[in-house]
Amino acid sequence: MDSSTEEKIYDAARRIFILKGMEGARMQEIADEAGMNKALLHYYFRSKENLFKAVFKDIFAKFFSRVKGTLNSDITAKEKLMVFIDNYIDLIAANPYVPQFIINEINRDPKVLKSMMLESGAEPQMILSMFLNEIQSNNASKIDPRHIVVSLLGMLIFPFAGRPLLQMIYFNDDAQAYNQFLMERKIIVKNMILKFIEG
Amino acid sequence: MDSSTEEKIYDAARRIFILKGMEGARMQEIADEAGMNKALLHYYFRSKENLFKAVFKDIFAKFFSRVKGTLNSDITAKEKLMVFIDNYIDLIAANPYVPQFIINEINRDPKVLKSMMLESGAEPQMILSMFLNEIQSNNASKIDPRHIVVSLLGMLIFPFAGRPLLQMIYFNDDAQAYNQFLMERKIIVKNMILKFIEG
DNA sequence: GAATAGATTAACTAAATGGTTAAAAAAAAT
DNA sequence: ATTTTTTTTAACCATTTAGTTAATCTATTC
Repeated sequence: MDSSTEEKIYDAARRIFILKGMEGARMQEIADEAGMNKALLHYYFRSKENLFKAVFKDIFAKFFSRVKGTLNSDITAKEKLMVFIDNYIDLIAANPYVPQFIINEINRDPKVLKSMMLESGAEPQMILSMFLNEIQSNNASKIDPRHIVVSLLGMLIFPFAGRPLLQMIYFNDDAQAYNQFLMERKIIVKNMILKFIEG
Repeated sequence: MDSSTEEKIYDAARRIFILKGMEGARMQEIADEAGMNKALLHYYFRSKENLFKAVFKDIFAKFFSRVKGTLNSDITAKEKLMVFIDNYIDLIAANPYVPQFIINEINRDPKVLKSMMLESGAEPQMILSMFLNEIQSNNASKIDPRHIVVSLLGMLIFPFAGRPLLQMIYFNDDAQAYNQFLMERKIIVKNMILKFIEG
């Protein structure tokens, strides 16, 4: 790999921070992961806090604005929601530690979240609930879309965050079987949400 | 409070560990919280690891075997499930940081989980899925009960774990409104699960 | 090709942290 | 009352950790 030193540091920090969190990560470990002297991390990023913020901002933005991508197509709102569920499970499967990492760091220091919301403009978060509102528009018994969003995200994220627990209890610690289970969830979650929205 | 020194340490450790996790917690902080000298923690519990295990074991057992309580009554399986949902939301509301704490610690060191499962006997975890199996028994299109368990737990836990995020985005940081939202979820989650089980 | 600026390293510092110890204080036993 | 045991404390120790520094190495400029 011929990426620049700064990129190497950034990538190494990303891996370590996601795995161990801001407090659990060690600057020396990041330096080792990047294959260089620890002083270089400070040379390029000045402090651990700085390095962490740079990494966290990107990770958060990527995971949070994922909805946008599915928006720009000619399918119906309901179909868009189905595509979103498929894509989001794939996204988490490719980054299984990220959602828990985000939740932990926001709980640890909610101030970071505030500044990020302001920077990115406060709208993108509302997209999903607007979606659901549109789908429900012809329905008589409208449910607060926030309940649906929270239920949906819970159903998507929990099987990844609780994996060690669930895999041991319900799958006899068979990782292969659990992976299959995770992919099955695409259909399950879509069914559940549809049934609930359409009454 | 006239509880013994050992109890004071235990209670203080419980509070701090839940809030900061095993690695984030400081022995000095626990000593301060308990109002005594740090050396006493070692006098009574020998090491941080020991103290943590004592605390974690109890917390885990309490949260995990909560199902048993709702079992011993004369209502139908479906009704029992509804009672479970109500009780579990109340339990988490009274201990909002606990589920995330458990998930984090199990991810950090899955070995602890294994030893605990063996100690407590491996059955209690299966109860909930047996429940669901019974409810579905008269239904044509049976769904793997594990999918329902995971969906249910995700819907119950996520609104608490993701609170800072969700409250800010969807509730304009109004804690009061979010508390109401959490209690509304009792009805919402029950409805969702019922609709899904009954087809 | 010497001078200059930027990149990299090894060695160091100061603060924090889990754990220890020896002595003092309190309680129990004689 | 005095000894003995248990509980509690202040001071200390060894290790870890984020961050610094001065020196070296490397590339660029003149």
